[in-house]
Parts: sequence; structure tokens; C-alpha cells
Amino acid sequence: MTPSTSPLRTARDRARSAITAEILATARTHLATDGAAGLSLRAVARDLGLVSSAVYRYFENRDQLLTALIVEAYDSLGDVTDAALAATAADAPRERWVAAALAIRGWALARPQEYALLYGSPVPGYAAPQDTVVPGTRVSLALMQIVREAHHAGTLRRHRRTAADVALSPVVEHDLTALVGVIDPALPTIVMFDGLVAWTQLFGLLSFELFGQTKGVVEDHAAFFEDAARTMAARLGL
Amino acid sequence: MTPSTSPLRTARDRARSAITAEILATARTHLATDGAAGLSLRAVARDLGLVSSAVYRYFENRDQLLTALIVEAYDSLGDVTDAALAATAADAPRERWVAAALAIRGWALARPQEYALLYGSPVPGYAAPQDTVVPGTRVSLALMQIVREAHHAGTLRRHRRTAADVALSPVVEHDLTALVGVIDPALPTIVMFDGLVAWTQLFGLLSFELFGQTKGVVEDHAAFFEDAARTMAARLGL
DNA sequence: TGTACATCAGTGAACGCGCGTTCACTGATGTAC
DNA sequence: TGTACATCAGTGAACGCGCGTTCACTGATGTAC
Repeated sequence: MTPSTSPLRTARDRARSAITAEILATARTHLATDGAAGLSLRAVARDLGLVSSAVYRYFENRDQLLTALIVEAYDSLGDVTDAALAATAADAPRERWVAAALAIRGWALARPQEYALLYGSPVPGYAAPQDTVVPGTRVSLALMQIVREAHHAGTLRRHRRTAADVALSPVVEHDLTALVGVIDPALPTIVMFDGLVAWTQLFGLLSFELFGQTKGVVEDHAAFFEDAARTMAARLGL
Repeated sequence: MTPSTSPLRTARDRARSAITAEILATARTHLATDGAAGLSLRAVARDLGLVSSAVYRYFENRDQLLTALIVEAYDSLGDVTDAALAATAADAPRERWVAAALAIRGWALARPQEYALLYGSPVPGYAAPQDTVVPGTRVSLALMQIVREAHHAGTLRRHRRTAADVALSPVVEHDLTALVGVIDPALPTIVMFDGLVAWTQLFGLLSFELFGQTKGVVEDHAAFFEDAARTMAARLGL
């Protein structure tokens, strides 16, 4: 029989979670300066006045620490996005999309190395475990939520019935039917498709800005991003 | 007075450029397996049967080797894109765009670490020097070329005059006017805008696929990519 | 064509650094009776 | 409430590894006359 399941029962438990948090916080600041590849257990331990082997009481190894940082970052970004949606609950869908996009950009600019950890090149030798999957979907689900609400409210413009209309290939139609079945069976696959495209577009733009591809191409990245986000929303029918 | 400017004049010159090429080739294979952060001068030298310090006869330091690899990769991708355009010179603009996109994707899938080096998170501690700028613009100029040709041929649909139309902010309008002035003064800024957006979208999609963000979301990445590329082209008015 | 000198590729040793991880240990904290 | 034992955080030393870069050197290749 387990003695108790309530957390932080003893002083030891409290100390344990406090130090775990300190390790994560210190690791986060190291990440911010040196990037994921430069994150070192020894350096973190040093900063905390611990001997390097002590960290192994809290994390099995370096990869597990990295995983915890990734989960934390996904959740932090998820929170920011959810907050943007909550703050604009009464607004028009298009403005909600733009607000969410700007919130995501704000988070990314404030924590560029964490953004790179989530959306940049994979860390060599590190394979993301299952734990990161669910937090990783929060942002895209939040963005999709805007589209779904507009669809159910009947305000989603079917702008695709124009000259720009392009038929989906059967394979993609099939894949999207499965995806829609999981997320929202009432959603037409073409709306799902547009949503996915907008999602990749938003992060593509952000990655280009953060990773320096658009340097020298546009001057005012904030304005360009907002215009692009509004265009995405319009193309989504929002 | 310099003795001669013709290259490979002597056996020494020939050996020099042969070994430089060998170093680059070996470095490229190391890049492919370990990523940019794991690229090591010593390992490259070891593979070539050289002592590590010998590499310094050919490259001043690790960063310069990395720069050479980046330039090589940009040029390789630029060649592939140009070849796709040349092979489809007689086709409809929309199909040319799709062909170029597929060519870029093919290159990226074949050389994922080089793709990551160009379009992934910046290598920590490495600042890309001026040498990489010009080769880095080749792909986007090639893609823009399709749009420009369609515009000058008068076949570019102005689909933006629909409900999806969104006005550009004055700042972006100003930035794009400058950009258009450099690339093609005859191009409307809104076309430039759409082109930039499509460009970021194409690479956003590709990065998501290569970096694992769309794993589990769509099954058939090739089909999704092609449908998305065709949609981009349609939205561009191609 | 031959010789004296300059250039340069490659060597091998060294400097100084940092890393992840293991292991036997000590002392403090917590638990059961 | 007090005692005996179990748990666990943190220590310090060690293993084995790899890295970028410098430097004085040797011997081969190239150049000028």
C-alpha cells in the first residue's frame, strides 16, 4: 500500500521539486545563450553550486533534461496562445487569428532558443520521446479552434470556389478525412487542408524571421508578419 | 607583378584544389551523419589520413569550413531549382512553380542535414559571413522569376480582388516598394508580397516535414506537399 | 640545364579545455514500531 | 515519544573521450637567374 499520493508531503519532497525547478530554470537560461547543442549538465550543476553527479538524482541523463525543457516550452507557448484566444473571445475570427499569430511571434522573439528547440533543426542524437507529442499539438489545435468555431458559426467564407480553387489529390483527401475524424468530424477536409497550410505558413514565416532568412528582404518584420497573418486568415475564410 | 592568374598552373595547385575538394566532400558526409554542431575538423582530417593541423593549410578554421559548406549547399540547391525551371520552360507557370517546389523538396530530402544547415536553427557561435548572402538568394530569385514572367506575359490572375483581399500596411508597402525597385520595378508590390508569402510557405512546409512537426498529421507528405504547392501557385495567381 | 633560394604541405607534440556518466561514500531526513 | 532502520541528496574522484588551435620542424615542389 502506497503511503500517500499527495505531492510535497515532506520537506524532502518540497526540496526535491524546488531543486528540480531550479535545475530546469538554470538549464533554460543556458539554452538561451548556448543553444540546445551547448546545453551541458556540468555547467548547469556548476551554476547551482552542485557537483555534476548530483544532477543525476533529478534527471536520468542529459536527454531527459532536454525533454523536460521541450515539454515546458511547448506548454509555455500553448499557454500564451490559449491566453490570446481567451482575450479575444468576443472578436471577429480573423482578428483572433491575427492576435494568436502575434502572441506566438511575441513568445518566439522573447525565447528564440526555445523556439529553435521546438521548431528548428532536430538536436543531433536526440530523439523526441512520446512525452513531447501531446504538448506539441496544443498550438495547432488552438489555431484550428478559431477555424472550427467560425465554421460552426457559419461565418467561414468559402473563398476557395474562385479561380484559385485547386482540387485535393485523393491521397490527401483520404489523409485529411482521417485527421478530421479525430479533430472535428463536421469539418470539411478542404477547411482542414487550408488550416494546415496556414499553420505551416505561420511557422514558416516565423522561422524565416528568427533564423535570418528574411534579413535584408523586409525591414519591418513585425508589420510584414501581421500583414501576412491577416492574409492567411483571409485565405482561410476567416 | 603576379606571375600568373590562371588556376591549377602547377602540380602543387592541382593537388591543393583536389585536397580542398576532398576535405569538403568528407566534411559533407560528416555533416550528413552528425549535423553541423557535430562537424569536427579532427574527424575530417582523420578520415582523410591527415593530421588535424594539416587542415589548417586549407581552411583558416572550423567556421570557414562551415561557410564553404553552406555556400556549396546553397549553390547545389540553386542549381537544382534552376534546372527545374529550365526543364519546364515551355509549361504553364503554375506547373513550373510546382515543379520547382518538388525539385527543392527532392533536394532537401536527399540532403536533410544540408537543408537544416541552410534553413534550420542557426549554428550556435557561428555568424554567417557576407559570402553566403548571394548564393542564399538564388532559390528565392528563381521562384520569383516564375511570377515575374507570368506578370510580364499578362497571365497573372489578380485573384486578390476577392473577399480574401487584404490591404497591406503602409510600412510593408514601403518596404516592398524598395524591394521591387531592386528586383523588378515593373512588379506590383502586392505581387511581391504574395511571392514572399508563398516562398516562406514553401519552406515552412518543408521544414515542418523534415523537422518532424507534421509527423502523424499527414501520412503522405509528398502528396500533401504537392497539393500545397499547387495551392500556393494558385493563390499567387499563377 | 643547373643551382640557390623561397614557398608551402604535412608532421607530431603540446596546450588547455570541456563533456557525460559511474561509483562508493557520508550524512541528513523520513518511517515503522 | 523514542529508537532502529531505510531512504535518498549530495560528494569527490575517476574513466574515457573528443575538441580547436598553435608551433617549430622536415622535406618536397616551384621559381629566378
